[in-house]
Amino acid sequence: MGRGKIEIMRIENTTNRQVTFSKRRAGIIKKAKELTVLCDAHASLILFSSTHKLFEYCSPTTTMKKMIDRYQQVTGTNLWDSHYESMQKEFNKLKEKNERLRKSIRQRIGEDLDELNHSELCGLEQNLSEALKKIRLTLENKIKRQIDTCRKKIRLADDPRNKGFRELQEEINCSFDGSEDNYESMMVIRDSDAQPCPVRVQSSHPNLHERGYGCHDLVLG
Amino acid sequence: MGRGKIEIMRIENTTNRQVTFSKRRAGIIKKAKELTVLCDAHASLILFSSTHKLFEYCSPTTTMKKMIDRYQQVTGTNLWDSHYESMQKEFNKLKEKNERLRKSIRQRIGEDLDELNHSELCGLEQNLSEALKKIRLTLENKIKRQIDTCRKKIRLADDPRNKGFRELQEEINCSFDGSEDNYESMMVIRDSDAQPCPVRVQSSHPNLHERGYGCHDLVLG
DNA sequence: AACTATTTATAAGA
DNA sequence: TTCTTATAAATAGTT
Repeated sequence: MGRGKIEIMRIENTTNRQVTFSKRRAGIIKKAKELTVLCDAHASLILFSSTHKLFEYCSPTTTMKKMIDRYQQVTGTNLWDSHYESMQKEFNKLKEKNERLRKSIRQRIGEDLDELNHSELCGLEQNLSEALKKIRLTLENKIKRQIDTCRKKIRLADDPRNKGFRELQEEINCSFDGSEDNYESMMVIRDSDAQPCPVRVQSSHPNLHERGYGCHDLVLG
Repeated sequence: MGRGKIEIMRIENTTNRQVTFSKRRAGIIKKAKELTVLCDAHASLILFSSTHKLFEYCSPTTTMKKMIDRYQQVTGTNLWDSHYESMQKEFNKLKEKNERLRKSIRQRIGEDLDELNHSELCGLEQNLSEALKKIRLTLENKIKRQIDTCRKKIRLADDPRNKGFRELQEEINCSFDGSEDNYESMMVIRDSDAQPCPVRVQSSHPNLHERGYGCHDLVLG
């Protein structure tokens, strides 16, 4: 049906093939709809184009899942088992990975250290030292930036030409994230950098584990 | 197409309906075949007649199972049974937990720190400090024990009443886990404890990340 | 099942 | 892509 008869064989011209796919896809889906309505049947159609694009049709009176379930019942095949098995495998792999990650974190908070041999312990020690350096550097930079911002605001507020002094003051107090009691602890960090033994931050955070750095849920769930 | 035009609506006459189903079923399956061949596509078609009879077509280049698996992959829908569904949920939960653990580890090796606010950074800093203390303590204890064992063995070996001197010597050399080059680095750790700034272990471990303390596989797999 | 008048789908061209 | 249209194909009604 068309200007000329064609042989049913792969259309070599890509564009042509895609155009034909488009047209015939519309045609077959229309046919499926008509069959459904005319004959009170249920139909489901899955199509993948040569470009791996998915197209589907399913009778409005049912769903793809129902059709497939019913298909399984009638044919007696179980399409899920193998899929289920492979998923079980993936699941167990993920569980193992998860356990390794938890173990790593436990060791990084100083637990389960007896399981490590000497060189592993040394590695961990060095690794944490370096991390700590980075963290302290980040912390210091953050504080420096905030102090700079503070100074600017104070300078601005002190200028008699500026109004709204009180509002500015409040803004300054709020510009640190967290509550006010952080302010003092922040100032304990020294300005100097690149020294392995910085001043310890005062422990004003008794509930650190609730902020995500305690041994929260290190038990496999 | 036929002797007369028909409206697309349920055919009330049962015989007629079944005949039409037969004819159109053949037609649509033929169309599916042609689409498959002409356009290099994959098609699967499931039909249930109003009398609950199953008819199916699937491209010869694939199978119904493959088509359905692929369909699921692409749509991401859960066509599976409830057991499978709950497993999927668990799987996703585990994936999320996994990601959180990786994030935590990344932060514990000093990466992605910009995502933390001040108090979180402080918490992390303190947490790592404490972990480091524990690790150094463990390391020192380990070394002390090994040195004690060493001394005992040497004392024993020095005793002229004991034979097999050479064998004992060898045993002593092997009593440290890891290879010999660890021996020197172990000795660098100072004896004193409870001071936050211990002597740094000499970096004799350029391949630490291969021992599990680098940012190994922190990308979700 | 076959037949066939007609409708419908669509190949090629614009 | 979308439309047009000549022609092939599908099929409704009939036998």
